[in-house]
Amino acid sequence: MEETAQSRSVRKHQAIVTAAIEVFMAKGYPGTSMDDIAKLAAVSKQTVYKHFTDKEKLFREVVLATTAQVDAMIDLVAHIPAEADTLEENLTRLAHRLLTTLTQPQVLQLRRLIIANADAFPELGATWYERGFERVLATLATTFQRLADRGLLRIDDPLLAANHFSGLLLWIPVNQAMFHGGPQHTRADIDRYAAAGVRAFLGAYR
Amino acid sequence: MEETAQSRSVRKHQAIVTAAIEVFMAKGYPGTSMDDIAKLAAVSKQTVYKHFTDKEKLFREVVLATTAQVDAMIDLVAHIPAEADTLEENLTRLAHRLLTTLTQPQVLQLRRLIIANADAFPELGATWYERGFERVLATLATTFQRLADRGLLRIDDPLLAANHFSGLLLWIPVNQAMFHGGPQHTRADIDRYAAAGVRAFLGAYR
DNA sequence: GTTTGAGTACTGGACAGTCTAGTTCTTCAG
DNA sequence: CTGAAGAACTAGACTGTCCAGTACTCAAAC
Repeated sequence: MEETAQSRSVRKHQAIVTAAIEVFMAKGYPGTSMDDIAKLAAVSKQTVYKHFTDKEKLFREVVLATTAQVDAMIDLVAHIPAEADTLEENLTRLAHRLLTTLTQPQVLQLRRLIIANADAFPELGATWYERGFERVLATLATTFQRLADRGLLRIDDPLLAANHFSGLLLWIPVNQAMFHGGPQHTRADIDRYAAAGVRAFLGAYR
Repeated sequence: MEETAQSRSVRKHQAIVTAAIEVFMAKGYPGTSMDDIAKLAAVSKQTVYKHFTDKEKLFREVVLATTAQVDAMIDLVAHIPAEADTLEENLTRLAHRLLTTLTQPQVLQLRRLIIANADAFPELGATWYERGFERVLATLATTFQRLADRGLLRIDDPLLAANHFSGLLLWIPVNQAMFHGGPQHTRADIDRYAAAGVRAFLGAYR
């Protein structure tokens, strides 16, 4: 019939992974039962255990798999068309993209999931921080370095500047989201955060 | 014997609260059993249930009780001896206090505990955010407003400025702490964060 | 002597992980 | 293309453990 490029086993594996992320994000690690995952994946519990030796391994694998999505975000902050007169506009656009991406409910939920279990899975938190967080910051830093080279910004420590940039933008909305279940930021909120953050950043670094 | 100003009942109550915070912070809400708490409080489980109808109620009460400690931090940011020539120095001192307080392991652990259970206890996260977070920011905002009135800072929106100030200072270390089990910030780190954050802030708001 | 709590056993439910018996998919030889 | 061997999968029962919450008995405090 259709071109099922993947074997049954691979398909099931995928189904389990997809279901597992969803349930873990919705109910947390302790709140999730293997039966839940099997049910949502439309797979028998036995199959889950065939693919993943136990719940911990499943969790680790599933969470680490999400770091792959960070690549997309890196592209987001890697390039910025930097003409002098439109610097503020360009930075605002960049800020907007960053904010929109990072305030998506999925992203926030994932963040909560990792933080909540950072005690039980320390290496998971550390790895995700490196592979997700620091990689984006490093890329943002090189972008700023490039702007500094052209004389558009005055920057000693580009990584610090990247940290300040994201701190100015994200501290408010991310904190709010961490503590509230999910208060939905409106587009207008994001506009304000982006504009205000960029204005402060330019005040400090131009 | 001694002047037990408090009845036995009150003492037990206190013992339970103290023990509960400790265990909850160490092992998280689901990881904590009522037996653990009773044992640490040197109290029978029955007594725990006499004072708190169930585990959820105990958790709520114990977490909300911690907001009282925020009062101390508010004093920290309420006053700043603002002479023009030492503004940077004073702000740096303020930043230092803020950083030192908020990067204490207990504070971070409490933060994690609340975030981790914000789904299960939404009103708890919201309340803690208001009573803890926003109150400090509001106080910081009025402090900045006062500085602006004296012409020492140029500020449209004092609350936004307070948010930016804390974002510049705390984004890096708090994030790091949230993801890593507890990486201990050295005094030198804190010095750097404070100095760099204040420099950026003054660039933006003076 | 009555209230309060300690100690401890118990109930009932949830859940990780295993086991079994039967079913479907895949593959590869003929 | 056919069909048998074997792998992967299903369904559901089962074990052992953990834990919230209750019940009951006995000692201490007031």
